[in-house]
Amino acid sequence: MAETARHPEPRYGTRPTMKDVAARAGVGLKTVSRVVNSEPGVTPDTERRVQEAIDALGFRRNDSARVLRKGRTASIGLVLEDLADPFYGPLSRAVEEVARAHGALLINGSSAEDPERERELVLALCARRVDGLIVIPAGDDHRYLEPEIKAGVATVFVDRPAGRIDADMVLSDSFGGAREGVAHLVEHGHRRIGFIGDRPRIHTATERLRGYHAAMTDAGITVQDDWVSLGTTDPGRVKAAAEAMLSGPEPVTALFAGNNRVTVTAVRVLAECERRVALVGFDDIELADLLGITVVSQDAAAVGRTAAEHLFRRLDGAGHAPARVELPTRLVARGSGELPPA
Amino acid sequence: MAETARHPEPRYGTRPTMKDVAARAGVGLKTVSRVVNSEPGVTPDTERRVQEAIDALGFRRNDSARVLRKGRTASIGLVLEDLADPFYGPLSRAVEEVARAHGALLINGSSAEDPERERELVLALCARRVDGLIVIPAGDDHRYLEPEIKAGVATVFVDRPAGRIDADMVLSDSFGGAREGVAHLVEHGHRRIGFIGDRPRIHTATERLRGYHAAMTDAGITVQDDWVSLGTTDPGRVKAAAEAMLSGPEPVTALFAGNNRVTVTAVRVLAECERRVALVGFDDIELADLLGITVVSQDAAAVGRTAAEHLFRRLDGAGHAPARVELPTRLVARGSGELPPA
DNA sequence: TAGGCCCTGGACAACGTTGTCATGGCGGGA
DNA sequence: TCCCGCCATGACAACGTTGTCCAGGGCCTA
Repeated sequence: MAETARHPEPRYGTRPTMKDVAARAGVGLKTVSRVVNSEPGVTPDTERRVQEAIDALGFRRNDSARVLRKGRTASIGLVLEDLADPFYGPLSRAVEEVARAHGALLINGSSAEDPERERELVLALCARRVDGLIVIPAGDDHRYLEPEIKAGVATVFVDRPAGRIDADMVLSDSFGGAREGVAHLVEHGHRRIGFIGDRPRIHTATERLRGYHAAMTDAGITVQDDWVSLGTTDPGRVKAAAEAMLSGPEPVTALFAGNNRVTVTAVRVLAECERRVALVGFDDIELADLLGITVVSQDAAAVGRTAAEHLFRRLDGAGHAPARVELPTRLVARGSGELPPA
Repeated sequence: MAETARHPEPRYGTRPTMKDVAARAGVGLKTVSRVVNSEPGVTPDTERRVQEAIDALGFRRNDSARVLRKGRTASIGLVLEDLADPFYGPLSRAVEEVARAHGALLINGSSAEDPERERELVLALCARRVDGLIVIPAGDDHRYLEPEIKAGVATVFVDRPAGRIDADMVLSDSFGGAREGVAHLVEHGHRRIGFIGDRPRIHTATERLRGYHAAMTDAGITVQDDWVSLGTTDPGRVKAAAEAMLSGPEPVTALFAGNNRVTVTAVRVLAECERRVALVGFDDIELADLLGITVVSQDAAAVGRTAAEHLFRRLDGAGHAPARVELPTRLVARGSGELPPA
């Protein structure tokens, strides 16, 4: 700090400003601003002189200052669970594409499923004054966002509903999808069907479990406690859960996997199992067609696109009441879900 | 402002500033700044009053103004090809993780392999005054970045070298990896080996092709023109190319796939082929272990991490000469690459 | 008790841009 | 020829924050 004061000459890292351009071009500051922003009221000759000065100095407008003056940043924030998860890549890309169409940049961050980290990220984005936020909630209490939303930050929650706050949401039909997937197994003759899902704190996890229960009830099957496993999706736990369900005197004959990570591990476990066990997974997976894995597919890109379009509609205009959109899922039969009970 | 005085609650779309907080807490503006930034020199009592005002008003510091004053944005930009590509997800996440450790946010954008779009994105990021840039080049001329780098924007190029400019780079050993992969096929008795890669404009594509040629030459094999196909990686073209190589009087007995997208399509084509054709792919793929696909694997997360660490080292300090880092690849044998010639 | 020091707090300028408004020159219509 | 009005241009304030510097009060010391 004192260092900086004593050495006022860190030329390296200093960028030319409009003032510098103006001086070099021999015009006023505002004229440079006009040229940079393609505003009318500049003669071609003046414009040329200014443009030359810009090129010569390598001037680039400082958007921070611009934002300060104009109030909008032309950027939106996306907070998701993990960018490395193959479900979120396409979702993020879809959001980016919509943002681009609206001239906005995308800042994104991974919450790692940690509510505190989600909060930190979201607030950091608000401090940057993003115009809008798309959040895949990790926590279940988003009241901390109330002042932000009131202040005009458009916010859309995705994949899971917001906690204790009224806001736009774009969800997939987790309940219906799981119900359909489990019913599919029932149709193929299964009655002892296992469910392996994510932690119950996660909304989609409980919705899918609810769908499982509904389908079982529809079929008149009483679910046994040891057919259901909820918890982290790390391979170790999922493997243990699957193996437990597949052993014992009355093993399950089919598995329903609650998300893509669970499905992957389940496939690995089943590959080493001599019995032929049926499997339906929630979320599609690359190469699942080649492996013949039947899935309940949700279109990640469509979810992202829908959310982003919602966001910009809200940014552009009317302050209609918060809406809740639910996108359908699609059962894709590829073999693993059509195996008969062993 | 007089308005604000009459309505203690902030109006929709207007955010409270430090001035508002100061007024409400009955202190000076700078005192609020001190509290917000945890600077010393504020009595506990004053701090409490300020904090109360902050909470009551829902104040959030405006980082745009802060940036304007301080010069650093604590954000870095990542320009890659396509966030939806499973190779870039983990890379991006790794970059984010390093950025987070340095208190920086990540802005990323997809160039869609379009040089002009890459340029637009990069310059937009520079206008936002990101502290640093990580770029996976789409174009082959990056002289447009010269003024930016001179002005102090730390820049690291990843996966492919920068064009006509001297800068830091983090690459994978495409040449060596491809050479090793093709040699692996040779070792298993193949002589007629096909190569399907990306457009020659892309550096990694030509490097991998070079590795292929080197391995063939090492083995004393003369490559026939129709064994090599370079072009877009869309499934249609790759499928056609693979089918062409697999038909005719002297079909290839093995394929080397130039990247993950090509590998995926190749696997699909080979699955419908009655002959058993060997396959080695560049880049690992989820579930490749279950499908028994032999690959030359590059660690996307390691690439991202290395690049980001490089970036922050440069940001933090010494202006050493631009470095070029090359990360090794690893051959993972899983079956498809060990098939004998049919 | 006086002098000096430290500690808290605030006034003010500056960061780089844009919006507002004033100015001066020039052309056209009367 | 004169005046009006339009157009190009620039001076200036403001956006919200932080750095600098100064003021005033309390306390310690001589």
